Amino acid sequence: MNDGEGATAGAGKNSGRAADAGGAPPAAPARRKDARRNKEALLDAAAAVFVTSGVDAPVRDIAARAGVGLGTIYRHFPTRADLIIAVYRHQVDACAEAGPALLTEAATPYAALERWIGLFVDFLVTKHGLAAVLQSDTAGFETLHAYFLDQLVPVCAALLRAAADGGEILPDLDAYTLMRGVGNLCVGAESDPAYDARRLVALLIAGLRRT
Amino acid sequence: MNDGEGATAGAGKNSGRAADAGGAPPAAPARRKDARRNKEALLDAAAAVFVTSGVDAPVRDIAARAGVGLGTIYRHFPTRADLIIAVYRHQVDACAEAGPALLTEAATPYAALERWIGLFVDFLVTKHGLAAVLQSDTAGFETLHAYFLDQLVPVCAALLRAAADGGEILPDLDAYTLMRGVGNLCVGAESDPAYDARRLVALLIAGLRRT
DNA sequence: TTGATAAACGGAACCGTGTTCCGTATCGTC
DNA sequence: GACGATACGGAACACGGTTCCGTTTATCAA
Repeated sequence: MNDGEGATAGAGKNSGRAADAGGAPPAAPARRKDARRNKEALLDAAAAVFVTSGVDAPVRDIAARAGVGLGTIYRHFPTRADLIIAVYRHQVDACAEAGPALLTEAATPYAALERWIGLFVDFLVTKHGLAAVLQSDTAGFETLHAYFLDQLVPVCAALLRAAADGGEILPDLDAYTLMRGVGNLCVGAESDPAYDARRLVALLIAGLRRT
Repeated sequence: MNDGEGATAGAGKNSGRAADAGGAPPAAPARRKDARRNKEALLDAAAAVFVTSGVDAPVRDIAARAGVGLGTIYRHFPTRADLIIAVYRHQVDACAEAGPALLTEAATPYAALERWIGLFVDFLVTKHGLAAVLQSDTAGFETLHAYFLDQLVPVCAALLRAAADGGEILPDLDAYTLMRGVGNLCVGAESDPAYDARRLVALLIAGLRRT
């Protein structure tokens, strides 16, 4: 995943920095080996701890599992949201990429929407507490919120538009509201067997259908 | 601990609400005047603070606003959930009572269900953070969760059953799941103007409709 | 190889919150 | 007025997030 920090993953490790050809303005940081190793260890530890204790496990637990100090975790991931994003980034990206694919595969845009929402729900309900923390307006989680939204809302919007253009659904629901709603419906789904979030999401999508 | 007045702890199962008005229980604790005054002050203060800072405002803020110490607030309301319940009890009860009334007033059971859900949503979205805390599985909030559920799920179940018996809706959604879902959809509704929880709830209910 | 230097590290310390505990103040009664 | 029960206030503790800084270590130039 992103070892190159931030936007530009470029310039890798090997040293050809003499000429800086191609000019990446934010000069590659050339990070130390131990820093990279620790970041990797933290990602692994966080993923493991998230599974067992949920995404809001104590920071100290993650640091301990990774065998690093607290300073180190905060240096690599200034907020917990950054850590969560880093852990789940590829899954979110995969979900985003599945949207256009489904649109060409599925029988109709509505079917594509249904299946795509299904993917999103599957992702959320298997991550202890992720849905809850996604909606939390606690300071520091705007980043997480924003990342999910940036990645997924455009995809959802495209699916909605396609289905609306085909006359399959009501045209006036914005993707943002839908994504938040689906996310909200998933809160607590993993910890309460009596609560059937998938069913509700299905009903919600069914409610979209043009009658 | 709890006298006949604003009974707090426990999800008191005896639902007969009109009964406790006249029939004083034999063993009236005979609480001190200052205790009653402080409890009242705390309820007022809590209601005020909840409006401005949300239902998860710091306990100290509420105590300060009421002009009492921390010990006092914990003596009267062992958990925050007890305090929240005490503050909103009347509104929750009113909502519960509205169910049967709507069933007789409204044109059809489905219309009654729609309007009753509307009442519930109105209640939730006007209480900063209440929906969120309702779903929170943080220790100590089971009481709150349980109180809402005990009061509202039976009412909701009756409405669902009536609508299903009339053939208006699909018959196989349990009231618990629906209540949780609606509650979930309301999370964050009051703090994000771009998120239209009412719309989603309406879609959800629409999705219930037998096609 | 070695020394200098910046990068990175670890964890103690700090802060805000919930919760408990206990010495003190107050109420209600005799 | 005295006395016991009741209630009070807030210091102290627990816990988790976050910051800060003295120490360690990787890297590079000499």
